[in-house]
Amino acid sequence: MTGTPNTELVAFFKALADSNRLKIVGLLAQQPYSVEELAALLELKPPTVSHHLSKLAEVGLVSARAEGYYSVYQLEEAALLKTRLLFSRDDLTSVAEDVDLDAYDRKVVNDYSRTDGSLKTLPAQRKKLEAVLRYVVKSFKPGQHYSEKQVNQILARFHADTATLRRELVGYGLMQREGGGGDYWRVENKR
Amino acid sequence: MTGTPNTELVAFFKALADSNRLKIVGLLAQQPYSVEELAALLELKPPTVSHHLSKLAEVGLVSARAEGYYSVYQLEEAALLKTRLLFSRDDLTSVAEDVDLDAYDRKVVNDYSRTDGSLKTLPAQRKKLEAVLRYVVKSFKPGQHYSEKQVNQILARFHADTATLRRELVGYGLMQREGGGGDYWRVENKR
DNA sequence: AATTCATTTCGATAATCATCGAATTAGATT
DNA sequence: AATCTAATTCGATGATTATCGAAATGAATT
Repeated sequence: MTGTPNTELVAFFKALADSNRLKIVGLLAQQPYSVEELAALLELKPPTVSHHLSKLAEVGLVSARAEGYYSVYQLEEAALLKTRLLFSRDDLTSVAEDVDLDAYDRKVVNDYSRTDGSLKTLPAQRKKLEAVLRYVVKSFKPGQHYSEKQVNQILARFHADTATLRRELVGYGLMQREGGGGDYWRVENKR
Repeated sequence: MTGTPNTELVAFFKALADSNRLKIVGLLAQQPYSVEELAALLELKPPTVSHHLSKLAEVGLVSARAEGYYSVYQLEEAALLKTRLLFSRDDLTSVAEDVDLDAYDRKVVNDYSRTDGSLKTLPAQRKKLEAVLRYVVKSFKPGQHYSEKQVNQILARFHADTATLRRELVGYGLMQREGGGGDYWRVENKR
């Protein structure tokens, strides 16, 4: 349910998603500058530069030190090094941690369900049929074995065509069957 | 004068500077998804997701392939690898290539100059004095040697206090002097 | 050919944000 | 203490953009 919110990462990219802020970073990569100097170099007014610098400082990309009348800003190497580590496939996965992966299935099932929980029809679209099957299979306990009769009894709650449902569940690898007679069980780690 | 415009880089960061687009990238890092699926997972409408995907596709982060009724989007590894190379100090410097580094000096000189080109006063602020001195020193030809008399003659165009100007030019390393009598010359590669 | 389904485009709206002038704050110099 | 300078905060404005409903497009199945 709750994962790492990506707000920090969004703020980081937002900070760099502006031409003038990128130029500031580029200039500070060469040497420190005061607000006044940056304003002149970028042809902006000091309040605008101050605003940009505060956004960059919020994400740790720059820092200020007082020097005479001026506050001189400098680039923070550390924040830059972090960005190098950002873009592996594993790290990206964590960006979507707080996404509810069952939302699609629920939406599809909801679209095809009557108020009593039974299915109006079986979806023709492959992806939607999969979603419905992932939902239906949750009615079987993992580890438990069922006879064909028991399987049909449970499936009948969803749709009269229990034969098709049963076949598709096996076809999509959500359930397995042993022997001609019966003995079905739910396959785990399938979503 | 003309450098690499940073528009492409800005577009790249803009593409990632949105929470929902980051989630899309995170989801596609796990497996490809259709627009409809992403819409359900993110609790957005398909037009919105389509809009986000087109922004990600513009910068090459995702690509689509047709599959039945759906167009299935997938993450582009190549674009991710490029980002790893982005953040060295040298590369950042190039981001500010098209910034006019003399703009600050010009502004300061302009603030302190009369219409005839002479200086109203010499700036008390160190940084501004430096800017004025960098401007003044341009009146001396690199490689040429000047007597103290010649130096004063040129400096008099800017301010009556030629002694101070001369001393500061040497003090800030913009000019050098050899021997007690005279022989001044402009130091190069100073800005 | 007709139909179905997902996606995209279009137009509108609300929210976010870059920019700047005016006023305020914070620091340093006298 | 008084003054000067640069930076910041505040409020307003114009531009950009995320979002969505409605309509159009396009691809695939019947």
